[in-house]
Amino acid sequence: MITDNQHRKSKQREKILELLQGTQIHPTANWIYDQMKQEFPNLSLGTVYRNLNILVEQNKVKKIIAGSTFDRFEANLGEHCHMICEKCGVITDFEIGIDSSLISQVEENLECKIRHHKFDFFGICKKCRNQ
Amino acid sequence: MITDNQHRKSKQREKILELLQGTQIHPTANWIYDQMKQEFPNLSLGTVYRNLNILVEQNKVKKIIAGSTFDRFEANLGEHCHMICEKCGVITDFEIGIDSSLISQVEENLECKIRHHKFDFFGICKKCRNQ
DNA sequence: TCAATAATCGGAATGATTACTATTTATAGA
DNA sequence: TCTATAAATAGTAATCATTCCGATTATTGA
Repeated sequence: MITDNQHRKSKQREKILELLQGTQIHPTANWIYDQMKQEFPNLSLGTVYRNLNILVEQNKVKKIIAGSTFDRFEANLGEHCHMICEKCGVITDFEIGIDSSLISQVEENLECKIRHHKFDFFGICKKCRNQ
Repeated sequence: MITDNQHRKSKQREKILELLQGTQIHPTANWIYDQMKQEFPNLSLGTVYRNLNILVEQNKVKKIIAGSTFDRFEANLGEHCHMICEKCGVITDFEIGIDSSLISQVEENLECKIRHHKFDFFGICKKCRNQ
């Protein structure tokens, strides 16, 4: 049984997706690697990266680029924004009412086709404020 | 005469700022390096990076992180969004009416302090569409 | 079960950025 | 203007996330 027409089943990839679906912390490749080491003692970091890219390609996971030197990933596929704490680095999801006419407004102005968008907020999170 | 309390004047840094202020292409460090090579034959790429970081620190330049493996920079300090073409990589600036109540809405919901935000749109630019 | 070939591991390569050090240059004060 | 101080530079080495590669292992359709 093949999961899709492109890729065979892989225990490692399944575990990566499962880990991403079970956390809110928007992990790095290295965090995933550390979590998996016990179950897959011979795991290679390259395997984590390759499978993350496959999952992104399959639209099961999204890559977050948030000003760090490294990428982070999430399995939350719903429309949402990120608030990135500039002190502790924590990323918090939240939903926001984006006016859908905004997209067509941009498309008309620039005569382009918008496929997706990203709204990020940077600041100091609740926890860091209270310190 | 010192330009600010932190840094002495440097011909290289002045030229970097001048280049950024004179272009719309949101250059990379390497592009700046190439442009400067004739005027500064012994220029070091490290000098470009160090000065770009100083200019960002001085709020004269902004760093753009737009999904590439490398950073890009701009001297357009006004509030604006970016439309990044997923085919050719061109970044186009445009102004958009961001409801200012949006920020306070986020701050209230998450009990955080927002310092800045970034709204990016990804798609296919006018030029690439017509090909 | 078996052949085909995708996925893995381990390590080497890549590429953007930063760090280090000797030398050069800008600046403040005499 | 001259000089001492320390910042800025050039050149190169180091760093670090990510990708690539070749040999081995695992998954799949027949």
